[in-house]
Amino acid sequence: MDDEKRYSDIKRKCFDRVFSRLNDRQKQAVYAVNGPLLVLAGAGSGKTTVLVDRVYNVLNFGLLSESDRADVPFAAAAEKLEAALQNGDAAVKDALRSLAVRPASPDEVLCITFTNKAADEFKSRLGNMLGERADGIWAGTFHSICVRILRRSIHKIGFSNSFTIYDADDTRKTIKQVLKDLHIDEKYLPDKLCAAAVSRYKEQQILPEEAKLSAREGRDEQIAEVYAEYQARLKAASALDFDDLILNTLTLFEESPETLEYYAKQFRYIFVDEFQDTNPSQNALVLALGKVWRNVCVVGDDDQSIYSFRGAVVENILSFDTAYPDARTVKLEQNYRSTGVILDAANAVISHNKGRKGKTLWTGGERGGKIEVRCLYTQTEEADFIRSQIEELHSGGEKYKDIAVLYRANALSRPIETALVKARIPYRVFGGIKYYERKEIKDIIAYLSLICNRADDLRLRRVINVPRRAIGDTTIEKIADIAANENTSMFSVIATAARRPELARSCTKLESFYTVIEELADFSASHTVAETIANAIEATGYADMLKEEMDSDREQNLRDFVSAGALYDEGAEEPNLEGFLAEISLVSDTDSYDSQEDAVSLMTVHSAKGLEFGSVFIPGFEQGIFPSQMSLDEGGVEEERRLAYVAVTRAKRRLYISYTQSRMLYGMFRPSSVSEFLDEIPPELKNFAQKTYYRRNEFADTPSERPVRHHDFYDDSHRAVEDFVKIKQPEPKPAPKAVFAPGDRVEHAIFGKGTVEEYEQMGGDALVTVSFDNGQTKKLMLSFAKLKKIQI
DNA sequence: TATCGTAGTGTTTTT
DNA sequence: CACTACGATA
Repeated sequence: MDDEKRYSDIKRKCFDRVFSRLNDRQKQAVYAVNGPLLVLAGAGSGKTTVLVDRVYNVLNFGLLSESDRADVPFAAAAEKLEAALQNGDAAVKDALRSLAVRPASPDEVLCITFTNKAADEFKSRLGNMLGERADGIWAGTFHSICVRILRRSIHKIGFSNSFTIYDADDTRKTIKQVLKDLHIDEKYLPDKLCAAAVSRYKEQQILPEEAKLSAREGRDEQIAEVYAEYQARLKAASALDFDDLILNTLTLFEESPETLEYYAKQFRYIFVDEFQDTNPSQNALVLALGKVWRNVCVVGDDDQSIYSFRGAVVENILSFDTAYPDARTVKLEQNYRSTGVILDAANAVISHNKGRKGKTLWTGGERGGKIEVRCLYTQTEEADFIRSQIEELHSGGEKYKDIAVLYRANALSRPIETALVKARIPYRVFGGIKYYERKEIKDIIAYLSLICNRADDLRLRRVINVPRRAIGDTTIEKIADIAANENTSMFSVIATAARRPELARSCTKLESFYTVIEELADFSASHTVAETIANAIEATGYADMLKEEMDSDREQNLRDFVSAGALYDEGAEEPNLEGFLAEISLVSDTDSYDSQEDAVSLMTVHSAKGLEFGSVFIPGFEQGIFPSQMSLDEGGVEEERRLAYVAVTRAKRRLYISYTQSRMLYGMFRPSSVSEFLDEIPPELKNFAQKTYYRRNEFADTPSERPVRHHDFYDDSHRAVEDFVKIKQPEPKPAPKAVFAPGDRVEHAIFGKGTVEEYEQMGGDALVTVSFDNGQTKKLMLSFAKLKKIQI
């Protein structure tokens, strides 16, 4: 008995040594490896560190955290550890490892994060501690994990394993079609509302039949009908929308218990981050996967639940101990991010919410300066205020990349962009139009999806006549009718067009489309993803079409798309076209957030979740904006308050809140009033100045000085880029990561070695033309292509 | 069948 | 204001 006690004490010491960077609460969470655990982690409480360390613990020390599991006699084990303690950290780790009963192997660990970026970051932090072993763990979003499972097994419930993923736009279009075919007036039942309702059902794991049964009022019945028909069409096309990825995984588990068994056995340890933003279906998935081992650790903060509009429910957190009565709870309340003033403000605001689990952040750090509050006349002045403060911060030594402007809605970014462009401050906007949502990219994606899945009528419709093949609406509808009658896909109708008298007139055109697709498919079977994309752009005639239209921006976009494919080929374990398509359909805005790039970040508060910045600006702190009008009308102010809480707690040192007296909305000026949330911050924390002491920018708005958005592979229209460059001329942009001159020898990860032919500045980026030794000449965006200079 | 023009419509937030 | 969708015309 004494030996056991001695061993357990010394083991504790060893653990404390290994995890010395943690505070007591954090240690609790890291050590409690077995059984269900709920971590209530406040903003900035170091929960990612806890998560990483916990996984590290599981992979190295295994069940050792249970004192009665050691294989070795207690006395011997204790001695071993004691000796190790004398010999430094590495020795302690080795000793603990040698005593581990059965540490988890990487593929037994499942980590579900909110974004793919978070998953990557998580893996790389783990990689620093574990090396390559970290690559083996399952880390990703709910959606990407489900895709991984479904790609392997969805055939068991009647879908093709090469299913297509529909994005919000595809979904909307399909719903529209359904409404039309069911003769439901869009005025009576708007497609948007319908799509939202369907999504709501799926988030709650309600299938069409059940929706029909529960429908009370007439409109609900029709929605249920649309839902059923929509699902039928998805199935016919072997397509899944975002919600289906979760829902069909659940269905798969229900209909094929052995599949669930397989995964539930595999995942000995499950971690879910941002648990407050999960919906009931996702919760069900976690519980299902955790049923064998019950080592489920969820991390969340009820105060940061900001996605209920997407079906997320805080109840998942609150009912975690109902699902697991033996669950332990650890609260992390010590904040390592923000100053005392900022935390006090955040606590003050959130305390106005009812029904919280109750949690108060505190810090041992410094108090910090007061929150700067400003009231401006117009949004232009507000933008100017932000601009002037950023300049001041920057000359005071703050890096641009440590500054963020966080707004309630994307529309608020415009005036700020304009001001920053004028002042030549580098910035980056997240959100708005995504790269993969651009027309030309979506068109090529449509061709690629058809290669994998011919049954996808929606994508077929998109490109059957792009570029022009003289196949018009009448022909397309004729094909659709035949397909509907014969219960088959439009593509198979086209394949047999020659035998159909009603299609005789367009037969040759259809045949040529058919051949295009089949040849693309043949090509893809024996080539890389990048080559397949390049081939698709050429062989479909898309490249010629753009050349004819002299649309060089789109041409460049497509070239970058090829590069994206090349990057995927290089990075993926088993690169294939389906994998590539799945990956790009699940990317989020902040996935492209690059903390290296020295630029001010502009994004919505939602996108800023999980990020932190030295200085934060929150413009538009007005009734009707933040909180939003919608929330005021429908009693959703508490969620807005949580959103405000999230916004405030992004700031480490400095916080600026501003509002205007008159704001442009719908192209009209409307008087505005200050947000009710501002009053909830105690006056002694605020430094309020009504008058504007900075100098107004002398130049008024001129149409040519439109803001330019920087996207990963893309600069807006050609014209805008020129304007941007012109404005920037006198004082060149943030230093590019590398500068090349014609004649330089460079190396590219995929294309190999080559010589720089041309180097052209484009905004904050540059276009480099390289003639590679393998004979190819490529135009590459500097920020995207990882070019290395080689010495001669 | 394709293109151009206009009228109507709509703004939270997003995997 | 900005975007989309649809209809009229060539």
